[in-house]
Amino acid sequence: GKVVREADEVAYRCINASCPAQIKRRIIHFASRQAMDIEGLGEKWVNILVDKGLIKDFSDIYKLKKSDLLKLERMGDKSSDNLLKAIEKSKNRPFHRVLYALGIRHVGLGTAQILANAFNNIDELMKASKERLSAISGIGPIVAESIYNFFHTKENIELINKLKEVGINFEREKKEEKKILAGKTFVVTGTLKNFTRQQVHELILSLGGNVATSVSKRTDYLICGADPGSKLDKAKELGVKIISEEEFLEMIGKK
DNA sequence: CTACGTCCATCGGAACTTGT
DNA sequence: ACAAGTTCCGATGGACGTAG
Repeated sequence: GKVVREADEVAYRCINASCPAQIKRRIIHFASRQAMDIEGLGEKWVNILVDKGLIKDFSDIYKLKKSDLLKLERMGDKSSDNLLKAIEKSKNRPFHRVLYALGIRHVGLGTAQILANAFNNIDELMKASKERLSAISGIGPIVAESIYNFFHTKENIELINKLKEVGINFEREKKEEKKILAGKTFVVTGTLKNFTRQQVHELILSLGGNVATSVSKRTDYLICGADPGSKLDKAKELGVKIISEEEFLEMIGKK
């Protein structure tokens, strides 16, 4: 069916949580690159798998069998193997990506990162009060309420339990690397040679830096790859320091 | 008010299935 | 083995709403 835009939600959002269109949307988001990054599980396959009744919630993804997949049109030996491998790999994604994947309203990748830094595991997060949540820098009352409501809804609690059973990672990784980029804000544009965007973002975050998606006067560095877009122009205009991928690697001592 | 991030929309190019 | 037809990947830019 037609996808309803966010801006129209007040008038048109379907209130039935088990409406198939909503299930599909949630699963597509869950599997998407920035979230659990299950390669091969995009919009088309989600539609098919949900229509065939093979998937009803996130946890069903991890129960798919090769024999089920092979029955589907356009799903051959290679594709089904790739898909199952990709599903397996997604089980130990970093905590913040799992949080983002859950599809909590107002929790995008950035907010998920903040939450993952503030709590050691999902149980702590689930127990947090609205006040505790909104006290965290970067989280205001509206987002706090949304997070609180999500973790106090019966269906969501059951879903998280099922995800724990199939072996999804719900713990913060303990590694405390040297925060050599602390306080610095980066924006990445263009195509990089050695990394995907996602990898660079995670690298910066793990070194204590911040990642933004749009250039402003608070941006410290623009890492510029091949074929940059308008962000490069804006960085020049604002006098933001522009560095290449090589210069960035040198900066963090990886080269 | 200003800065910035967002369960987006959309596009070319890469990868895979299927019929010849 | 090859070409045609589909779907997915990786990225860009824009409109809107939230945080501070």
